[in-house]
Amino acid sequence: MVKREPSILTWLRVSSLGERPAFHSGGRGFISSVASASTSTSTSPSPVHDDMSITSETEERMTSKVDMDSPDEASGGDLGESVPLKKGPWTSAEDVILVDYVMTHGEGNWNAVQRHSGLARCGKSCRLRWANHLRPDLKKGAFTPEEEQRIVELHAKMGNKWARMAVELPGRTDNEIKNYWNTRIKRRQRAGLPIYPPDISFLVSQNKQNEELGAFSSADAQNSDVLGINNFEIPAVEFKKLELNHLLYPPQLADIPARSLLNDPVNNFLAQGHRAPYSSTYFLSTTYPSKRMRGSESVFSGSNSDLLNSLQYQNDSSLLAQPLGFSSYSHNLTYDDNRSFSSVVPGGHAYLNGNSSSEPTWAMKLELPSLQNQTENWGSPHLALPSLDSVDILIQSPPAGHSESGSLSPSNSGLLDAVLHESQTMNASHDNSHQGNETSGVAVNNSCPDLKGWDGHPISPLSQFSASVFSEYTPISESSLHEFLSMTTMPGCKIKQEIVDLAPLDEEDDTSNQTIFSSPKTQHANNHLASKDALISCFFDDCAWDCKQLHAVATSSGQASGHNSCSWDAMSAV
DNA sequence: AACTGTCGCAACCGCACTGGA
DNA sequence: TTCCAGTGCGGTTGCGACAGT
Repeated sequence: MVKREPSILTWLRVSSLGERPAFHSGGRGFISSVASASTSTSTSPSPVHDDMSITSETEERMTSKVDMDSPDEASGGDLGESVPLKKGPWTSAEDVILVDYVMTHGEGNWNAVQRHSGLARCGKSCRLRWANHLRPDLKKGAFTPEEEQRIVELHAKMGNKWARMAVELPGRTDNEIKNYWNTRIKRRQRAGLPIYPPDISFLVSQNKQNEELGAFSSADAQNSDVLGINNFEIPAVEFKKLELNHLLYPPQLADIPARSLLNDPVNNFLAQGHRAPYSSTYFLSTTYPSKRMRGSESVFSGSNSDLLNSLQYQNDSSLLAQPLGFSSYSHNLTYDDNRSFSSVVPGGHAYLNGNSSSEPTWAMKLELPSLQNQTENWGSPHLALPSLDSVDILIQSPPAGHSESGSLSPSNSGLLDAVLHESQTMNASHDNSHQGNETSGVAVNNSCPDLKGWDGHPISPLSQFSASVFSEYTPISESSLHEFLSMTTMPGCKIKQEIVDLAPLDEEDDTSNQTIFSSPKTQHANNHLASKDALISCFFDDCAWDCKQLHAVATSSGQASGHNSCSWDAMSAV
């Protein structure tokens, strides 16, 4: 037995008996005491402290139940010992040994614990036990509301990066956060609630898209890294991969990398009140999501995180404004390599079936963006729009065709292709006269009497407008909304709206009366606005509802059109 | 009171990364 | 350059607690 530090052992002994025994799965008595050791020196025994016999007895029982693995079987086990390594719940005695070891030798070299202390635990287990339960700086107990909010924020930004999230939450462990999150989303899903608050839903959605486009190219990632946060220089290499004529048209379904919002220089730039850069800088923001992002690798730089943190939950939807380059590319990208574009189609098969569990898995399992989850209350407008059924197809089958030809057939896959096709159609129209007979989406009446707001409130005029605007110019899709967002300006940032279309813009007149959509219909749309700022403000106030409305519109249109017959439920399931 | 299903947490597992030999 | 031990991370599992019937 290693030398013991009497004070620690005394404290451990007392603490471990104060509540539930440490060996109890889920018990926190010992752990809580350990965690509070740094702040409390009280060693006064609790009324149940004389219950040591029970503890020991139970520990024996537990010990007898746990597996005893051979060192060879134990991951990270100390192969030099013949003592079978124990698995299962830790006992107080083991905790004491481990704490004592760490106090003596410090953290690290966990595989040496067994050698030095005789503890029949593998190094990994020791490390885990220490990190998750025995560390003195741990904060135990239920998460505070502030912490819960922080977790939501962090998850919106990071995805399942529990360790990184834990760094942001002092005293909390990654395992704790992970468990909390899994529990939380299960609860919310059961309750039919969105995983994220409405004001963060778009952020999540954007983040998802960014992550997905992040798989674009490792070269992009390298470029992005080189660029740094606020660097707007555009390496020529970025463009040699692109077909010029594909840069001018709206993004397609969910093909906008959220990283462009959350991790890109453009957004930082915007956040700093600068004018939006070239649309093409959009590409520069994408970083390749490594299989594992560790340590300093962060989707968000500190400044970005701070920015987001300061904006989230403040209903400051201006954050959601995309860089103007948002609309700057389409699926018709070409690559120097033969990488299938399907890999970057958000919601695509490749992504959805990917095993990159380390990445934010927005589309899978329990991490549905609320945007896709908030379907149950959506209205049922009687609007005819292109069906979203095709989305299902896209999700469930590798859109290999996209990667090959880049040509789009309006008949092959439904909405996304319809959007793409529309884009191409618009392209042709622009080439001809810049006039707007390009819209393939069915025009939508502004009034949607059946629709209710997020909380059942009647829709605002601008909500109707915003939805109708989408409907007028593109089939409704998530990307449409993003596109719309991209075409708004961040209040106070004096961002010139860079219109997808070729309508001339006065560079100086960038803060008012801007054309939101460049087609002639835009003028009609703008007639609904007293001012652009009003639009933005009201739009973002209602953005959450708009998602629902768009969803409803799309759903309705799918039924009306009879073209393609997948459902948004399928989308939600993604 | 007994049984059953669900929940939540601790621990484990497998994989990937890192750094030194 | 390769190998390997150590370490870290995220997903999964096991199991006790608890609520409902």
